[in-house]
Amino acid sequence: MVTIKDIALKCDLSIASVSKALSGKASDINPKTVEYIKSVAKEMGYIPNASARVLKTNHSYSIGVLFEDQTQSGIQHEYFSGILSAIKDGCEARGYDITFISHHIGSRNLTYYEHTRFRNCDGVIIANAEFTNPEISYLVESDIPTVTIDYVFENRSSVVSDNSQGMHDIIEYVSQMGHKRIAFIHGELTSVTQKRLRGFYQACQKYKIEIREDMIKEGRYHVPKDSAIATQELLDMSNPPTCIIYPDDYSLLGGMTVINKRGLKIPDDISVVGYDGILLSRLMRPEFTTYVQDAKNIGISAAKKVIEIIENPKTCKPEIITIKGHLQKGSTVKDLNQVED
Amino acid sequence: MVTIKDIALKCDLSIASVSKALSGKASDINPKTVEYIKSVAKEMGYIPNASARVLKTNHSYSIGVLFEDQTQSGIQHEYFSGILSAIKDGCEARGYDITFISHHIGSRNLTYYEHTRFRNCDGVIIANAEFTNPEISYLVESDIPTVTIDYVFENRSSVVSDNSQGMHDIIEYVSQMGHKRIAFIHGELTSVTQKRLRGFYQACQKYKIEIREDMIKEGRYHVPKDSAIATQELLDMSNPPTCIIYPDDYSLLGGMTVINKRGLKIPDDISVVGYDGILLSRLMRPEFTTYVQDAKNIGISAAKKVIEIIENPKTCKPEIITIKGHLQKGSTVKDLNQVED
DNA sequence: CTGAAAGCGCTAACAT
DNA sequence: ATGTTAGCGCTTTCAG
Repeated sequence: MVTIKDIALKCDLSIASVSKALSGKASDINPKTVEYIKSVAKEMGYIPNASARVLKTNHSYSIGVLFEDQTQSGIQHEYFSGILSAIKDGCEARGYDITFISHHIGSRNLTYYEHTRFRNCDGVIIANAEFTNPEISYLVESDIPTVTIDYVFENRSSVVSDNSQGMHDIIEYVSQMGHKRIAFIHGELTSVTQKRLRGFYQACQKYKIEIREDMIKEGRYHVPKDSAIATQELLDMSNPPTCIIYPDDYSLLGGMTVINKRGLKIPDDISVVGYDGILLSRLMRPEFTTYVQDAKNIGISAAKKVIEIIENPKTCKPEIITIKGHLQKGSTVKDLNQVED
Repeated sequence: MVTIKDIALKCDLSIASVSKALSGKASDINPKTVEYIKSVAKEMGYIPNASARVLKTNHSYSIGVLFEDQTQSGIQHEYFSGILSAIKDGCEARGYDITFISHHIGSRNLTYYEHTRFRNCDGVIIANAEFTNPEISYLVESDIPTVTIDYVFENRSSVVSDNSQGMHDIIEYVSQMGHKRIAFIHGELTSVTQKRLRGFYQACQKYKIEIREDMIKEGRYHVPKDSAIATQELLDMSNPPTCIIYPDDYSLLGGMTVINKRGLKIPDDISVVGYDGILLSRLMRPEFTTYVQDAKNIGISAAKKVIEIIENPKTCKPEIITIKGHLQKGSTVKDLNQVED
């Protein structure tokens, strides 16, 4: 391995000069010397050693990413893989690498905080985790810059998708289409779900839609089977809903199977709405009516924010960044207003 | 930050003893002393510093992962996110962290090799990259342990999905179902595609299926539009195929749209086959006939292999590990044998 | 069984 | 404009 020392030797200069020339802090050095050093370094195939640099500077240019594959919503979920991909791009563009943070390293058990420290990460993006785990709050409340995604901690920065607004827009649209009996299958009771429920209730109130508790059901996110069952129950009601809102596009697919099996047509016999706006939702016919979350923007924003905190720890204040999505109207909601004939 | 030195001070022992006690190499030290040191370390909240350790030992317990989001086949693709997720699990289980390797870090341009060296990665898994890029071959041919996925380099280890076998199994099945006019829309000409084409041709020969070059078309992987167009062309033929094989399940979806728009029914009017076996393929009705790639096993195997090379550089020989998938019969291929009525 | 000391590769005062 | 020097935190001979 070629080191700074080897270059100094070859150039007949001190390691200090070489270090300065190579690490940008060359204001001190004769520009010609700098050029010379750089050329020799290149010729010798010099590659700096991040570990040595970190040890000295306490700055690793490395961001930890917490992404625990829990239940069905891991990296495999398009929403999350979109976020991850954007985090990667956002960090790399600013000169930071990313490392996954887990709570064990082999057989040894490290907490998230310990792992982050161990690897000297400058900051952490908590993308997908069990936020109620005390380990997470410990990490977030530590002195390590953190940004959480889709979950807010007191006095800390986070990037969140506009879940409440999303539900609002869905209800608004469905209501405009003339629907009155709207069912809502929501995911397990996470904070995201709570926001969606709030959006749902508020919008129903606003648009004068009667809330029927027997039309509000729970099914785990990304478990199409759950939504299929809920759909059956809804269809079995004496006065079934005219529109069903699903926790996500995959779940909608689960409901769809049941609907089709009963010989019902979407949207003629029943309207359906998804959430997420994954690729699939645009490929299906009829195209899904769904709320498209802007995963890319969420990831980019999280990367940007955490680096902002790292680089301006004093001036950077905690902030909740809400990323807007948009309604994809698609064709799975029937317009009941026209059924006057 | 608590260091080994602080602990030594508190214990009134040397840093050497503390280091030994804490890093397992404690065979030297009095067991009671070891216990004592450990308890003090814990009490003080000691966290080792990976950078310092790496600097000294040249062993980072960190695996670089090359995952460039090219075209439509990035992390977002379920096949790749499945692999990534498994790599993560496989590495973490063995005590290694993973870091993404890119070719730039901020504005500075680093080659993959330089980046890997810079971060002191013990090895690299090349999961998704432009394999013809000389930077990749340089990395692979360097002294850094590497494992490539779905691409083979001379005298190096790799993990590959059984693409040739996959096509074989598809053709075998389709042929058994009585199909003679089989169209194949393949992806862009990568090495994976070449293997599939080989499997296709060989199986056709074996099962006495006439190969009609006008029924072999190209469409980019994961670009449903491409497959939609190819499907149109195929359906427009005077004597169209009875079965169309698509490059992947998403592309199949693209073809499906066209088929449905023409009022044709799957599988009654035309049979279709996908590839990958993503979640979606099991949720659709009719369920897709497709070849399921074992992404999980591929990722796990890659992790295992690269760590094997790292830990036994002498004894570990290059190896091509082929991971078997399996045919998901589904219901999108019609049995023509029964159409005797 | 324990400790002293050297040094991994680099940066950053502080000289010169 | 260049060099000297002191470490960052840790592991690892080698001595005691």
